[in-house]
Amino acid sequence: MTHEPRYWLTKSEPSDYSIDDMERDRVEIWDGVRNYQARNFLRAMQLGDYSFFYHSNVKPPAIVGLMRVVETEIIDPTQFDANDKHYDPKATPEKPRWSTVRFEFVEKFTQPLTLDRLKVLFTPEELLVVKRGNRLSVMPVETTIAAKLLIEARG
DNA sequence: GCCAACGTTGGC
DNA sequence: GCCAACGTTGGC
Repeated sequence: MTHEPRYWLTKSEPSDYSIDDMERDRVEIWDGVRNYQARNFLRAMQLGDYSFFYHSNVKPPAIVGLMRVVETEIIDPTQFDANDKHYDPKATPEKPRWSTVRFEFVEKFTQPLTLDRLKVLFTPEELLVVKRGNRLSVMPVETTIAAKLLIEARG
């Protein structure tokens, strides 16, 4: 019945949604993902799993905090909203395409792990986010790698 | 601002 | 089903 929590990494542009927004909101649905591979990872998430919060498209890009999954298999409501940036006209309530999870804030790291630092610590095989040209916004992180990240980030 | 990487779309 | 064109992501 219990399972070892798995670890993930989710990207967000801080101008859209930052770790400080997450800390303020405490709990938030991770909506707007419109990539099938990323969606499939969101569907694989289980209660109690953790996700590293990564700031993308900013200087410097970095892992800045940690979240925990508190609700799984949520139908992303933005797919039905014609006024939303992530509206998907091919999705219907009968046949939704996009699902996601709800996260709760766990911590903001005292020492953000910049992409430069991550490249020193890990190979692209160990940590996908350091791979050049990687555009995936949700990805798995191996447990052993996650443990190292947490030690680094907590200083 | 540039552009590499790569996912998606649409003509055929 | 192929693949060129196009759009987006995101580091640099």
